[in-house]
Formats: sequence, structure tokens, C-alpha cells
Amino acid sequence: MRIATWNVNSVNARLPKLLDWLSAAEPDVLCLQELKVDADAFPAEQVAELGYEVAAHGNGRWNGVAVLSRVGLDDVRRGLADEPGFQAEGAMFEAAEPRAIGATCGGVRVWSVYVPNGRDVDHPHYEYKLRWLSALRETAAEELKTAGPFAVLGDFNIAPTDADVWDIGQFDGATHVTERERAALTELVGTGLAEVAPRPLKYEVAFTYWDYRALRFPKNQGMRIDLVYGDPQLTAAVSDAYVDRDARKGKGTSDHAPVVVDLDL
DNA sequence: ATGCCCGTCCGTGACGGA
Repeated sequence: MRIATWNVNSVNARLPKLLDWLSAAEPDVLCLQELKVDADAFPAEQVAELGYEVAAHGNGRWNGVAVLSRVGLDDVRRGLADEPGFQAEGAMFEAAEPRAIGATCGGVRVWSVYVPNGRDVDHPHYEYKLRWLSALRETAAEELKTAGPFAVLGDFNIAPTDADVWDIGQFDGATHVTERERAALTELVGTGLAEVAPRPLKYEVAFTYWDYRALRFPKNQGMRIDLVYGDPQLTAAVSDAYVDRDARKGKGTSDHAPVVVDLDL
């Protein structure tokens, strides 16, 4: 079985690239993030022609996650238990955001997640990011009580180590590399998960994101922030894992590349 | 060549992304 995760930065803007990639890579399960579309406006017919069912969780302009599967799609769960929302400046209330969706596909339980960015360590969005990661840990811990295999895949907006950004000197005081964010990843792992380490197809580190600006991709000035965590049953079945950086080449691409995991399942 | 930001919205700039 092949499972994968990809932040597509608008599923409609990326639809031709998405369909091409599905046809070429033939994942059995694909977790998507940053749909930027209402769930009922997801281009389900187009992916259905390639044999995929879809469960989407989205509400318009921002965020949005989905699971695509050609090996069954059951027990869909939209949102985390006690998931926090974000209270924008001047807003009266917290607003829930579509950032997590879980589904069982071909016997594998997957969660597609889009962790809040954090924006700046002094911004309320950073505390929201940490609260959101706590909720993710709680939901993972709850679901791990039942039998695996189990995986959480997505855009974590955290570089696990200093080596996971092109130049740590450029990230002084920035989000994505702070102790508290990394501690949240360690706590997630503490529920009984391990990271599936992807191999780079080129260069030393398997970056998954390169900013559109400043020739970041040709210069390989990237970040490894799209991550896959699995329970022991899943990680024991991993036969290969890599970042498909070719998907970042050329015009009309997402700024993220897919992470692909092959399983003997 | 992998090449100098992109996507969205009652939208013609502002915001978010990281």
C-alpha cells in the first residue's frame, strides 16, 4: 500500500497537477491540506474518474483538509476532540477551522492534518498552534487505544531539527523551529508514534517546502515541515519513504512537495 | 535548467502563507 501527504495550496488551482500526480504516483491513500474550498465544492468527480473516493473538510478561503482513497474510506471523523478555534483580532468568538480529518482506508487509520502556522512567537496564533497540537495529541492517544495500523500525516509547520531548514541562522526568533513547537512533536510521539523518515531524492535533507520567492527551490533553500508519524504496526511495515521533489518543479505547482510512504500492507 | 510569489475574495488591494 502506498500512502502520501501533500499540501496543495488550493485544490482548484492545483487540480491539473493533482490529477497528473495521482495518475503517475498511484497512491492508494492521499492526505491533502490547504484545499481553500468548501467541502461540497471539492472536485470529487475528477478524482473519482481516477478511482478515488473523497472525504473533505473545508469551509472556503483558508485551510481545508481531505483524504482521498482507492482502497475504501470509512469511519470519517471531521475535526479533533476538543479542537480549539482561532479568535481573530477584533472578533467576538473563536472560529473553528477545518484542519484535521480522519478516515480508515484499507485497514489503515489515517489523519490528514494542517497545523496552524503560528505566524510569530508573540502572536496569539502561536499559542493557538500549541493548543491545537495538544488537541491532536489527545485525539491520537484516544484512537491509539484501538488496534493499528495508524498514521498522522500532514503539514505540521514545524521543522523537527535545525538540519530541517536550509539555514538555521535565518530563523532566529521565528516560528517553526522553537523549543515549544518541537516539544509538542515530542509529546505527540509520546502517545506511541514514531516519525517515518523520508529519503531525499536529491541533496542531503528531504525538504518538503520551498517559498515561491527568491529562487528558493532552485537554490534548494527549503524546509522539512510536512511529516508522517506512525504507530509501531505502521512503521514496521514501511518499505520506502521519500519526498517527491519533482512535483515542485516548473510553473503552476504548490509550494510544497508530496511525501510518499510505501507499506508492506 | 528546477529560475526571481501565489491564491483568494462582492476582489482591483489586503491578507495569509513560513
